[in-house]
Amino acid sequence: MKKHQTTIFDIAKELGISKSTVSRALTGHPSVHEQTRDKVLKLANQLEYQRNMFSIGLMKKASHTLGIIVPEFSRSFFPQLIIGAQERAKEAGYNLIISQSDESYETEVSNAQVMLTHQVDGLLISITRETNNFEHLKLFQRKGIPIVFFNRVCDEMIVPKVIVEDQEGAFAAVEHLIARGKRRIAHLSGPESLSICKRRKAGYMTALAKHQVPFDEDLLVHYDLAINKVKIYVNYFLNLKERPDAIFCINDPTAIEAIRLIKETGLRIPEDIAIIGFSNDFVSSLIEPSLTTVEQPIKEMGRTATQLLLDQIDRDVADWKAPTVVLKTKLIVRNSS
Amino acid sequence: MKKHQTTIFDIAKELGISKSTVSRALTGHPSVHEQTRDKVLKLANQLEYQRNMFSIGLMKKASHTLGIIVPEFSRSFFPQLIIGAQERAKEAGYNLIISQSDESYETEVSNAQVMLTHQVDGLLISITRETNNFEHLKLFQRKGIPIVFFNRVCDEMIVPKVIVEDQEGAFAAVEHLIARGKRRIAHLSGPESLSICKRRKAGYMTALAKHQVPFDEDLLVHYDLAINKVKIYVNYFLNLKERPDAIFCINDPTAIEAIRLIKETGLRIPEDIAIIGFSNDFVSSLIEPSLTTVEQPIKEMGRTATQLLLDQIDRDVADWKAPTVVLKTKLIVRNSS
DNA sequence: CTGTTAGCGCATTCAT
DNA sequence: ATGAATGCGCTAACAG
Repeated sequence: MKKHQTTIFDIAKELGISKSTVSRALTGHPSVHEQTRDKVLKLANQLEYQRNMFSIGLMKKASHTLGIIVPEFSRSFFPQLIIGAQERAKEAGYNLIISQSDESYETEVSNAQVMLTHQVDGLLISITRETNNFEHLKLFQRKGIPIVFFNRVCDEMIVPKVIVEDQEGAFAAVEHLIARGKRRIAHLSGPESLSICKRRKAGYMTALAKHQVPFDEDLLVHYDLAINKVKIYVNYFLNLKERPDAIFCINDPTAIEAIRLIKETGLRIPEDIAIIGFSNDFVSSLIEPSLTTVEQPIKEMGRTATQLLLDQIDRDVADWKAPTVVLKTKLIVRNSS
Repeated sequence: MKKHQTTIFDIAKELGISKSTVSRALTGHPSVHEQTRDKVLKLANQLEYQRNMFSIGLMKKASHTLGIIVPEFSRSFFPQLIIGAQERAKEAGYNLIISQSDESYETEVSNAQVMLTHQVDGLLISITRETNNFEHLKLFQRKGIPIVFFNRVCDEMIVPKVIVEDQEGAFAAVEHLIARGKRRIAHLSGPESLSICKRRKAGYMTALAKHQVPFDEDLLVHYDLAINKVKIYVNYFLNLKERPDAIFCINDPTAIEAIRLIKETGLRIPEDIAIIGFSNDFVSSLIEPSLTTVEQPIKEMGRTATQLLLDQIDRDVADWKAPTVVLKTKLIVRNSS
């Protein structure tokens, strides 16, 4: 049973002064007699006084809380990113409400709703693989609540975004495969709707073109990022008349699953088929063979996105151009290529 | 710039009725004319009205928000657990504020502070490896805010707890090693202060005793769970005059690191040294050799802890015995043993 | 330096 | 079925 929480009135009554004075003492207002302040602070401490966010939020119309919505939580990518976001938020005196949409559009909409109800001062979001309608996010704009996209961004909304050099990273990965003598390089991509996939695909195409490796459309496949489906596409690749000698996967989880499946068939990695992922997930260095992948600064992405959000919150006029910050990627060569 | 948020007053004014009526219509109060209700609902929808949590919280003295504090976030264990907690919370109409203390006592205290300020209706917590003082949590009790511990619990506080059959799981693991013919079984444990470590150690001891395998105190080591320190203890084990032929590790991350280190030395796993972990982390099946481990129902733990918290919130009188729920564990035998 | 007053948005009594 | 009035805890504007 929740007990009575001490209020400034309790302190005021006890000390025989007005609650305004107590409030002033507590918030560090300069014009308060030092003795009074000390007495208040001491009693507040003793009574384990706790400011009530509701009343303050009601007054100030600010919650000092940011929301973050991520599509999933089970791989290390988003949790790590959240750590970065949380760090930066905390430094700035903001709290973070986290929710994950489980790759479901419905859940994402509902989570956004929750963020709104909780009066977040701003929203960080990476959309699900199935999000095509952005009404629930445009609502934030209409309400004047700033948004920042990261990782999986929405192209049609003009808000700050944080992405990485997807195209450059993909380019480096594919060029590396070519340098290893691979010529039939497949690309197992994600949903075409995600711009992140478009950019990585562009890097793939560019690398092929630069080195005069002909593009074979049989070797380009899109899938919905449901890990259990990787099997279908790996089988498809392996059963092609001309089997690919490398697969550039859209992300590390996909690549790891591909490695697992290919190992089962007895094919050698990387001799028969090389595999490259994207992200440098924690697991990538642990599996056998260790995974060649494109590293992205995950925590940094979280920090940067949060900073962009804070920038918007501080800025009263929203008449500035929405920046898109692009972070560096780096090819990490391991044993799978 | 945050725009004016529509309030019930805006709706009332627009419709030429009183805000009480609007409030009643919105909350589904029975005694309101159907036509009025429809008009209100329609306009509210049109104006994209959003209830203001602050004012409601201020009135009802309930935030309909739960807090969860976990010691870390980078391995899959806690994120998965949080998914379970979030599911159950959502079903019950509660939101979840998540924070991670980065295995730092200081941060944990500060996070608890934040939860208090945010007026959470209840707190779920798994303590850091260095938490020995529980004043910050007892404060919740004094304020009448329910707490539930999970995974890493505090023995000295009488509140509901969710743990798994640590002792039984550890027993099964060690018994399995003995069945495999291992006799010098080491145990790399965590901080002695964590009861979870005590229980797993108890299982280890019991299994040895049951099978008349003499206990050698050289083979029992406690460490602080900082992964980079695993190296020290693995080296210690390997350099003993009589090298152990198996290591039962306190958790999967530890075991995975141990495998990595032992592979570097050229020793064979499991022939020279068998390794067993605890948790069945996502990675465990992917590494080489795949890790034998004790599975625990992670999501279920999150759900159960949340349920116990909701139980307390609903219950007005707190005069019932704090239950400790113990979930089942299961040995998963793979190639490392 | 301090007290008084008003009001943030809403649910809820008490009237009507 | 509806309106008017009250108060949740706090800060800020206005008096002293």
